[in-house]
Amino acid sequence: MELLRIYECLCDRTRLRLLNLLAQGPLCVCHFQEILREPQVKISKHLAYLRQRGLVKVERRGKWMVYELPGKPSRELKANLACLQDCAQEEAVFRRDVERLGKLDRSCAPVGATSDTGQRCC
Amino acid sequence: MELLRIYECLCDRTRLRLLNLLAQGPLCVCHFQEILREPQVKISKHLAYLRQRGLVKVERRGKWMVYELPGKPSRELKANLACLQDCAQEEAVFRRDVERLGKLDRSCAPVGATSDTGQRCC
DNA sequence: GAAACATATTCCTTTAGAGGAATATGTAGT
DNA sequence: ACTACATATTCCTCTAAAGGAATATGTTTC
Repeated sequence: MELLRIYECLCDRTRLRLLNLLAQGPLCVCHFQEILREPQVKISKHLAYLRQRGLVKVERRGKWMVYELPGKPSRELKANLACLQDCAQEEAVFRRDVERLGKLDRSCAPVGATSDTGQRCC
Repeated sequence: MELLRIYECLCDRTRLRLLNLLAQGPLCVCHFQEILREPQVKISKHLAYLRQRGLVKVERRGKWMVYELPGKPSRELKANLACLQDCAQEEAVFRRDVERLGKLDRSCAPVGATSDTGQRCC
């Protein structure tokens, strides 16, 4: 993978937040929405951008699309993701996102349903 | 320094080449031109871009402007520059630039003058 | 001080991409 | 089949920034 392509993916705040979260493990779009508190179209488009450039993979699980980092990233990608994770610690936005991720119950229940009726999606 | 600002600087090929060269030491614009073989305005503008965002410093030396990396870069910048230097090794453009840098006699002589009449600028 | 040189800046055109509203697609449940 | 849900895609508008020609600025040399 070309180095420039990687940096192009990293030069937007929303994408940095998405990647920072994905470093913790696979996640579906509805959870990204919940954590970032950004409109669905915005999240969906940035994920598409990352997908087209090979920074993330998707897998459908029922109604949900679960995104994750590639299994065997190139040397460049691995290095940069590690660097990002290291640096992101220093900024509040990223720390808060990870905190919210921790509090999430990780089920994709319909709104209003009790949490044990929801199916796990990721 | 904000992480996003760093990545914004890294998402252009010309700027990556400039930074990769600066990792080897200070350099003046005329040498960048010689190595990158890109028009003066292009190089000058990208250096201005980097300067405005604090990724490089400038110092005038006679007619020449000598650019260099900041003396004490932030943690984020240091990490990313190290990462860049590591990754750049894998791509031909960057290796070639460094090669050309090595062959340079590092004097800023007027065209046509013998090399020992030229003054050192960086 | 005029000319040559090194570099920066201004002005322009063009393009990538960000953001959002509306709509389309695919899936599950009834 | 109809509905609700999760996500993607298609429009659109707007802005940052890339690239280059021409010009301006600052420096040295004669």
